Amino acid sequence: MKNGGLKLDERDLRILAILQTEGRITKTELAERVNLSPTPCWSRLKRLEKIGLIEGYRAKIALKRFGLTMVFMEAELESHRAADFARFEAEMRQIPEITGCWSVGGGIDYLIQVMVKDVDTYQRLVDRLLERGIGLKRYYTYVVTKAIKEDSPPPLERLRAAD
Amino acid sequence: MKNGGLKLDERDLRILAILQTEGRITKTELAERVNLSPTPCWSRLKRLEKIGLIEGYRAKIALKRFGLTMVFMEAELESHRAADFARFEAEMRQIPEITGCWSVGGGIDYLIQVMVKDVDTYQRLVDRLLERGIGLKRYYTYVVTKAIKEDSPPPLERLRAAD
DNA sequence: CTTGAAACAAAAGAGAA
DNA sequence: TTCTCTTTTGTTTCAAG
Repeated sequence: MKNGGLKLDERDLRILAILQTEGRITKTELAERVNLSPTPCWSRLKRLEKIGLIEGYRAKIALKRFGLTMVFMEAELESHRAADFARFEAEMRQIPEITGCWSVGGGIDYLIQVMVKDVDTYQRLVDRLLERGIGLKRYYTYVVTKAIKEDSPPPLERLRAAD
Repeated sequence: MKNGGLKLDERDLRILAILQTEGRITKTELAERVNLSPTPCWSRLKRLEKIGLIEGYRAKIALKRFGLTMVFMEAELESHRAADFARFEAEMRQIPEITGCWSVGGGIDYLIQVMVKDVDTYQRLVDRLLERGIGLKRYYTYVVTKAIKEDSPPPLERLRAAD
C-alpha cells in the first residue's frame, strides 16, 4: 500500500499542503486554517510525521544570492550491470555539490543536478569523476542561465487521498 | 552587490546551513548551536529573513508516497525572440504540475521538471501545451525511474561570505 | 473532538561588556 | 555595537472528560 496502509482525509491533505508552503506556521494557526482545535490538529500532524509523510522541515535559502551556478548533466555509463549502477549512485550521494540525481529512461542513464561556485568548479568536479574510474562514459552539460521556476510545491490537494 | 551589500559572517552562514536542514529548530536551540544567546541570534535571523536570504520555510513531503511520477522534459522553441520566451515562461509558471523550469544553453532551450500522477497525465499535459500554440517545437521526455538524490542542500559553509 | 493547565519558546526591553 | 539577562506574551504538549 502506497501510504503504508494509512488513510488521509481532506484535512490531512490540507495540512500537508499548508506546511508545504508555510513550514514554520504555528500549530495554533495551522489548526485554525483547517478548522480544528489545536489538539486534534496536533495529533494529526504527529501522525503525518510518524508515518513519514513529512520528512522534515527546511528553510529555503536564496542560493542565487550566493552566486551559485546550477548545472544539469546527462550521464551515460560504460556498463549497465547492477554493481556499476550501485557504485555510481553511491558516488553521487557522497558529493555535496550534487544536489539531485535521477535515473531516467530514454538513452541517457542519469540526470544530475549540480550546484557550484562557477563553471570552472563544475569542470574540475567532472574531471575528478572521470579520473575516479566510476564508469562514466559520456556526459552532456547544460548550464542554467535562468531559473524560471524552482521547487514549486506540486498540487497535493488534487490528489486522491490514499489507497 | 550579490548580497545586497550586506556582509555575512561565519555565524550567519552557520545559521543558514542549520536552517537549511532543520527548518523548525527552536530559536533557543539554534542560538546554542551557534554559541549565542537567544536575542542576538534572533536578530540575526530576522535580518537574514528581511534581506531575503531566507525565502521561507517548507515541510518536505514524501511525494513518492502519493505515487507521483517525476518526468523531465527538454524543450526547444520554434522561435527565439524575447516575446516568445516570455510567453513560454509565463505559461510554465502557471502550470502547477510543472515544479521546475530552467533555461539552459547547449542546443535545448529549457529543462522542465514535471510531477504528475502517471505518464498518461504527463502526455495529456504535453498535448495541451502543443495545442496551445505556445511555441513548443520539439521536446524530449525522460521519465524518472529512481531518485538517487533529491533536494540535497548545497554546501553553504564552503562559500565565501559576501561581497 | 473539547477544555484546561503545566512546560516551553518567542519576542522585546534594559542595561553591561 | 553587540551581547547577556529578564519579563511578558504566546505556543506546545498532554491529561482528563
